[in-house]
Amino acid sequence: MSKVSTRTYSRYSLEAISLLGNLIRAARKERKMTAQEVADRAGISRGLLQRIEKGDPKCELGATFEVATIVGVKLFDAEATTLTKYIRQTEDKLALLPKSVRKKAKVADDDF
Amino acid sequence: MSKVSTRTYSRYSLEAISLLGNLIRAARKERKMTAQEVADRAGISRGLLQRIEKGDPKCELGATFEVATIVGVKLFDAEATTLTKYIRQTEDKLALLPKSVRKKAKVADDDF
DNA sequence: CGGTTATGGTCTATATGTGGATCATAGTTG
DNA sequence: CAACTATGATCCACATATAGACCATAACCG
Repeated sequence: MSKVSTRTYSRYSLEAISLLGNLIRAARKERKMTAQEVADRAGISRGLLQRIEKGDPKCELGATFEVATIVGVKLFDAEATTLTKYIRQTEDKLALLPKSVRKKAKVADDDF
Repeated sequence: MSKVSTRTYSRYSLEAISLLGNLIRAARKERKMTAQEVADRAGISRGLLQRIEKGDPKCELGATFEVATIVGVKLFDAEATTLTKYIRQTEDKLALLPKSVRKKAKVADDDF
């Protein structure tokens, strides 16, 4: 019955998303772009842009990053080229780690 | 009919998302957590976590940030409290900007 | 090597995010 | 003050992301 969709988010996540939304809105206005204009460029609806700027967690990741890019909010404080470099590094790092994580035993070892 | 859903993403956005996914996977393995474990904590399915780590743009923003938080990937290199401060600052900044963006005329003034 | 587990992929029903239209209001400019 | 426009919010139909089960294989460990 309904499932009520109780997906929870940590405080940090919600604040990070909220901050991202605020940054986007601020950047958009600094660049004097209307919501409609940004939405068009991003290929999304104005309504969705509103939710993104508002900090709604239930938005598409791609749409959000796309909007951020359009208004000039750099996610990792890095240029695209730098990003590529980071990706390489991370991939290398991954190569060093074991391919799959192995659990010792079910000792219910939650770290508190 | 169909609409074919041709939503496009910029190269930068895709790379940023991809990087985020890689960072998450690297962090998860460094912490020796299984995919199932992280998924459970985040309240999502293992399949979704796989897509997130893979860099699929069509994921929920909240789910992605939540996972990132769980494995310790900080988006803004800041604690929650600091984030709150940033949010305040951004809001103040927004207060200074005009409430709505006004377009002079349709002169097609794209900044090149 | 043999047993065990993590991971990656596929498939389907269902929950839900999204687009688009609409209305109301605030904000801006002349 | 009087247009005009950007924004905010709501509603609905539809496209689609997600959960969950399943299978196959890789990876780990004794």
